[in-house]
Parts: sequence; structure tokens; C-alpha cells
Amino acid sequence: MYKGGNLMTLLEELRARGLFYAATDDALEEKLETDTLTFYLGADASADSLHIGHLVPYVVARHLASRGHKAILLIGGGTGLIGDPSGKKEERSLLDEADVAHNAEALTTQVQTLLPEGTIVNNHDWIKNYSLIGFLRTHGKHFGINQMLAKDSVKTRLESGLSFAEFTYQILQSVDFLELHKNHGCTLQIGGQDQWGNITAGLELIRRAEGAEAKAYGMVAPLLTKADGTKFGKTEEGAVWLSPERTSPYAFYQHFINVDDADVIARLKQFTMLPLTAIADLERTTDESPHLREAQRTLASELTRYIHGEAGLQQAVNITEALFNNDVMSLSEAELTMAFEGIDAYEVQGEVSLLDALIKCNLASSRRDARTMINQNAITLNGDKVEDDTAVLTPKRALYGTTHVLRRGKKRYGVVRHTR
RNA sequence: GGAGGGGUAGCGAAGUGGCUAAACGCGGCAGACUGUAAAUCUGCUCCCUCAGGGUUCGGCGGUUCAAAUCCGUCCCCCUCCA
Repeated sequence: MYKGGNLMTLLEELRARGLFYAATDDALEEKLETDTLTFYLGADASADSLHIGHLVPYVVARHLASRGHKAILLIGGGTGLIGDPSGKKEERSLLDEADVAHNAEALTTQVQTLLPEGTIVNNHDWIKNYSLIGFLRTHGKHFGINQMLAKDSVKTRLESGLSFAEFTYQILQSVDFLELHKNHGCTLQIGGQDQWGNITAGLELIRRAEGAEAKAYGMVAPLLTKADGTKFGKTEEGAVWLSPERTSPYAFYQHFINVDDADVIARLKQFTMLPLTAIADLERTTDESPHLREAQRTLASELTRYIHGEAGLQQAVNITEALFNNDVMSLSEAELTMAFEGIDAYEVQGEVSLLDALIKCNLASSRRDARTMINQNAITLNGDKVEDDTAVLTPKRALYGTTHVLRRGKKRYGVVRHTR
């Protein structure tokens, strides 16, 4: 009952990794071992990048693909025009069509790097063709209001408000599944736990439209939580994005380097493709020598390489080593340039006040805030604590006549470059 | 439709005429300690500013020298009755 030399079934492995929450049918486990399935996974074009909170289902897809199953990666260029109420407390405002189209394009590129072997489809391609009457007659007729109202995504919003447009979302997603079932032989949809309602709605539609013998399945991954029970994936800065424009490879790497000891092993299992035995070794290392942070390093490296490639990882590691293992002051000019490649520098002609520099580098929100930081002893300039809030950065005092390295607290850096 | 309760800073929650930019808790930021961890301790946490100023307590309008606190009105939420 296994193939490919794995001792565990695929579902056993997913369970062991904390990537399995529920499946719509117990027969799926067997099916995944004996058949080659085509499965799909969707992402709505509601932003031009995914963040790490979206990542888990893609990792599940990697595991499926690694055992020979075929992936379809759906981009919600059509559904993104409506908005999924699942997991949302409030109605969301509609995005411009042009924005959604742009988002869909960006996501297409991004999702392809997450799973290069996956086939990409955009649901706008079929949703755009429906007339209202045609849609209601073909698909709407299969949906009972009672069942639609019973979905968590709808039920929880009856008090706070839900538009007809978002209410209809579950039908749109169901149509996606049906479409892929008919045209691509897709029999499995995977997603996060919050997608359960949409997925089961799709199964129901397939059954009604295609007949009882048209077997399809759903499987969802759990929502990630930290050891302290709080939601994973949000930081003080907001989401950790996959796109390097939104979150630099360095910041991305740093986020994972900083994962708590209590969470790091779970994150390795969930996010990386490392064998469980290798992760068990890291668990031992963490117990015995936590200060080495071997597990965190591995997690950060694996994920940064996955998302940003070898070059992105190298850059992140270079900056990290420069900032945390060396004295910034001791770097040569070339090293300095290399170290801060990938951190946005504020370029200025001539001199600039420290207060303004902190604002321009996003290390302070206002002059008042900048002053508070200085008074709290939180600001370091080229390796020295700053106490004078009237300090001015001049090319003369810059490293190699060009660069000032600012630091707020222990981990947040900014770079000021003087141009002539 | 009727009776009652409620809407206070990111969240929770005090405050019922001036001493209140508003207790306290959480969250967030920073400092100490560390391992770029956790826990703990300390400081900051409406906005802008050099001193100092500006705008807040569901919305609007009043009373008053002075209102989150009193009056009117409107909006929203909860509970019970019809």
C-alpha cells in the first residue's frame, strides 16, 4: 500500500507533519496510494503577492506532487472580483478590475515558482463567459439556500453583514471545481481549513451535475498557530510576504531565524520538505544546544531558498552575517556594498538630519517618534549609540564617505547613502 | 411595536460636570538580561512639534466659565416581552 519507497502513506506523512486537518472521505488515503490523482489549489487575486499564511497548502501540494500526483494551480482572477467571505469578519470592498487583473498576473508568476510542475489556470477564463441567466439556470439551480446558509463563512456573517455578491462566492468556487473536474480530470481540491465549506459545496455540485459516480474529494490543512495559541504569520510589521518587493529576502530570512524554540520544529515539519528523520535530529540539537539555533537556521535557509532562490538566500545570509556576526564598522567598502544589497537605501545629496534619516529609512514614523527612539537609547549610528537628537549625517562622517548604517533596537536596520 | 442594557484609545475594560489625553489589563515599541529565543524586570504607547500646540470618549446639536460625564435628537448593538 505504498509506492516510491516511502514507509508511510502520504496521509500518514501529512499527519505527522501537522499538515492534515480533515478529508471529505476516508477512502482518499487509499486512493492517494494507488491512483494518480489530479488535484487543485486556488488563490484569489486579491493582492499581488501571497504571504506566508498562504503557504501551507502549497507545501501540501508539493508533497502530493512528490508522490506523482498532478497539480493544477488556480488563480482566482474571476473570484477575486467578488471576494471570499470565508474567515473574514466583514464585507470587503470591491477591487478594481484592472487591479485584479494585475494581481492575477503577479500571482501567476509567484505560484509557478512555488510549484514549477503545476499547471496554471485562471478562473476568470470561464467565469467571464457566464450570463446571469445562464449561470443561475446551469449552476444556481443546484444550490439549496439552506445548505448555503449553513456554511460557517455565511453563518458567522449573518449578524455582521454579508452582501449577495459574497454570499454567492461558494457557488463560484464550486463551479471552478466542476470545471476542472470536467476538463482536467481533477478529483481533489486542497486548501486551508477555512476552505472546507467551499470545497464541500464543490463536491456537492459535481455530484449533482455529473452524477453520483463522479467521485471527487477534498482535503484541508490546519490553520497554523504558534505554541502560545496565537495566529501564525502576522508580525508587528504586518504580513510576511513572498514577493521580494514587499518583504526583502533578508527580512524574510530574519523572520524565520527569529521563530521561537517552542515553534521551530513544528514549522520545519510544516514548511520544509526535509525528511522527518532529519527534523528529529534538529529537534535533538535544539534540546541540547538551543543557543546554536541550528533548527532556526535550517528553517530560514530552506524557506528563503524555496521562495527567493539560491541568490536570494545568499544575499540574506550575507546581510545577516554582516549585521549580527561582524562589526559593521570592520567591513570593507566592497563587503559593505554587498551586505546591504537588498536593503533599501535612502539616497541623499549632501547632509541630512538624523531625525529625517530615521523617517526616510522607515525606522520612525515622525520626528517626534524619532526623538523618542533616540531618547530611549534605541538608535545606533555606524555602531555607536546616539544620544544627540540634533545629530546630522554628513558625507564626511559616513563610512567610506558614502554610507551611514542606522539601527533601531536590535534588529531593524536602515542605510543612508550620500550621493554627490 | 413595548421594556431594559450598551456604544470610551489597536483590543478588553474603568470613569457619570473641573484634579481626565482619560485608571487598569492585553497587545505593540524600546532598555536590561540572553541565544537575533522564551520567561522576567524597567520605560514608552492619541497626533504633531524644540519649548509647546492640536484633536478625542457612536453622529449631530444644545446647557455651562468648564462635558466622556447634563439635555435634545439621530444611528448601531444586546437582552426580554409582543
